[in-house]
Amino acid sequence: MRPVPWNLGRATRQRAEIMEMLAKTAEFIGAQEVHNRLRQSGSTIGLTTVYRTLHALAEAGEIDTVRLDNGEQHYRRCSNGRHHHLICRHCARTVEIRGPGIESWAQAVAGAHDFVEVNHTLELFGTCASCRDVLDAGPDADRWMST
Amino acid sequence: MRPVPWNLGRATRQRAEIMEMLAKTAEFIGAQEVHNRLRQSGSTIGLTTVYRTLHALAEAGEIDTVRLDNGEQHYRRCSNGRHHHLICRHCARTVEIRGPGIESWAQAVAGAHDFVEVNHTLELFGTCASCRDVLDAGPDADRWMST
DNA sequence: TTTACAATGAAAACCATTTCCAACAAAATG
DNA sequence: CATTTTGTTGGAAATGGTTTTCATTGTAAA
Repeated sequence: MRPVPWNLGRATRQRAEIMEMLAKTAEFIGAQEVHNRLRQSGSTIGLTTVYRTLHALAEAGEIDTVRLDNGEQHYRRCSNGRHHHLICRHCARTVEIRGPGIESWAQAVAGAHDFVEVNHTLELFGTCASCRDVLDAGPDADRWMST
Repeated sequence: MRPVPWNLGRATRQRAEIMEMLAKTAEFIGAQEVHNRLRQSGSTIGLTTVYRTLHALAEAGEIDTVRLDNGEQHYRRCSNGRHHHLICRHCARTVEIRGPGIESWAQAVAGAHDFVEVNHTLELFGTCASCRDVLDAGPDADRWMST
């Protein structure tokens, strides 16, 4: 079996499947949906394993995460380097963007208030062009996702 | 009864209690804790009402909200004007900070990708000075809150 | 191999939040 | 003031994403 490309323990079929799924998915995706898609592809992977693996990958910094308004955690493989996301709140279409120099600003602000181990979250949410078209088409057309 | 200072329907005892609680609480606080504190003060308010009211206040822009890593939604009365927060991930101590000109940048980035109705979230998380001291004191001392 | 122990997964537990709905009370009306 | 209207309340039950439990399985080292 091909070794898993991240040092997170043993190489298993399930982890390879999840990596492959992430590799071919451009948008943010939730654990439940990863599980569904793998099952439909014939996998017998368990939901628990999907949750565990995605959580571990995120913790290791291998994938990005965003928390949607409804509380769901979504994941996405990310390119290297600092970046943020512009996410369509309807279809979850995602554009990876480079932020302005937030890092140094965050460090400075935190330091000024005696905070250490600083993280920051910066995400943009909006309505993408195609979703706007659908929405304009008529009311009651927005049944995709909670806002 | 003193009228509720926000146009969100009828003025009730419960809403006044919640407003008062928020008025004297400087830190971010969750719905459950608002409920607990009010009950300990002798109130008979229901948990459902607390959830409903906080949600409505947030929707109306009367209070700020942050989503913690564990999924809990916390609330805090906010000053007017654009600002962000520096939040201790252990004790939830909060410093209100003014961000750099994120708004215009967000608008520009979103526009460039044909997104409309743009929101953004920008929050800093860290460990405050006093929590760092406690943590340094010894392991197993960090039982406050999930990270 | 054999062994040690990490990983898996079905089911159950968790837990913040929401929904249901009958009782209640604020505001409007007569 | 009495009455009606209708938004509000709150206990219980439901929801739903995520985590825990634990017996079983599979990986990789010895």
